[in-house]
Amino acid sequence: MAIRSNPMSRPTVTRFAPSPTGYIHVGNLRTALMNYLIARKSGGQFILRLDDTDQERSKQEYADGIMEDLAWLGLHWDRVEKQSLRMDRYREAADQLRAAGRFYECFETPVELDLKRKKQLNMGKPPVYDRTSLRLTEAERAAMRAEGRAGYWRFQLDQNRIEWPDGVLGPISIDAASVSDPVLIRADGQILYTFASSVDDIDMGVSFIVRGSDHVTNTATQIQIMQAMGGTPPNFAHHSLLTGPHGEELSKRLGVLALRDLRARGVEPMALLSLMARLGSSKPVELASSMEELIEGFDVESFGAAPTKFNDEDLFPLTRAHVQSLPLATVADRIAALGVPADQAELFWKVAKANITVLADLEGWWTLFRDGATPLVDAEDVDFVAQALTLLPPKPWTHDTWGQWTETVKQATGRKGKGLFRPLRRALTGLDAGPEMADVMPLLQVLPKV
RNA sequence: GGCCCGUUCGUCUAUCGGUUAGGACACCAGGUUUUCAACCUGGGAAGAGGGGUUCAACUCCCCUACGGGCUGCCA
Repeated sequence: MAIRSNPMSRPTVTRFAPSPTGYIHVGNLRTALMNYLIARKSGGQFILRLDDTDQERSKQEYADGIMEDLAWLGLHWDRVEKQSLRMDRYREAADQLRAAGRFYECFETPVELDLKRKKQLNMGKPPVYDRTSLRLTEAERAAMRAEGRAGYWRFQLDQNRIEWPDGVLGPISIDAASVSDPVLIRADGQILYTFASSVDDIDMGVSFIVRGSDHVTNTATQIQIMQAMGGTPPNFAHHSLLTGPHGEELSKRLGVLALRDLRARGVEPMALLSLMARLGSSKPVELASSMEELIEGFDVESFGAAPTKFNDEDLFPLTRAHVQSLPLATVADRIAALGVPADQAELFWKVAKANITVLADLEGWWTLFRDGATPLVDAEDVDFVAQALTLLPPKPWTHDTWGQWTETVKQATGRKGKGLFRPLRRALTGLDAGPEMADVMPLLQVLPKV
């Protein structure tokens, strides 16, 4: 099995298959983005598949939320599939596996299975299902059913080594004997993920699956399921899982790492995409200017297998860089909404963009210009600042006002350089660092409240 | 307990037996800007530990430690 991920090969069909049981977070996003980029790079298809076989936990609200988040990021799918609409197909596939003798009915209750596992562990044995039910005779099965026991169905694994060339992990080989025969249909009839996913990937022509390394063992069993159905397993790549900045489990922080929360914090899509498309790979993380650039520069095989530390703080330098690159037209509405006069919008954007991280920071700058700053004046500068303000010419202030004024103040006080500029900057803006003062002057609507 | 994967500067990583162990981000220091930011230049900074194999090991093998994942009638 060769990896068909390069642009010279045939179009690749990928899929992102979230369960609508929650919103997308950075971990999911990595999976979604990789699949998206691979499909686009090969001129193939990107399928959004809602794995909603769990009727209890799946909610439309989450399905909508997932689509909203993907759309926000510009990860457009070519088609949507819902597993809940394909139940007939799964039953059909189940019949096929039964006919092929790869499916067997089991009758242990969850409690019994749990007990069995504990026993095995106590005896130092791996907790692998012992296939007791496989050895049941037809009469015994009938007796179980007569007892009122509801059967559930397992897939009988071929107990040889399952191998595949993983796009990230390299050659993988797992002994099927070390894995329990997977349960594919529950006693209540619910089709389980492992099965539905295998059927779909074959039916939908998925040719490359990228997902988290938490699925490695699933892949082994799903390869056999797909083969048992007469399908050809796709290529696989299992990316490492994200951890927190200190290597701790990310799940503890997922509360603040949902896409919608990051959006609320002002993170820009391109910043998020740029980080996720490169973090953990050997390629440098750099702000991309377009999706095309991300597609062009993407390579799954450049990702390492080691767990990847993710720090959400890293999103903000990228967001700042992206925001600063935006043309006025893109933010004009937002600026107008703040109440910035149209004739000052251009200058305001020029001044503000170099001094913000997220667009929401714009408001603070306009408030400062409109209402005046709370000045910062050191004790030894009080007289100096007071004197300087008396020398400030009356409005209107222009770009040249700053130069003329500071020159006048310099003449009058003898101060120069840092000693001259810093106190005035602090008095007028209340800040140590900030925009070019010559540009600030025309924007200042009032003097500071000295 | 079993299975799979991993461990190189603070972070993401390059190196596919011979390198002054390279880059990116971050950091620090100079320079430049009459102020801030930006920018330019420079700098500090790494092979988990122990055994092998070899003329030579970050690289190959084994062991240990540590990290992650799986081991569900979840996905």
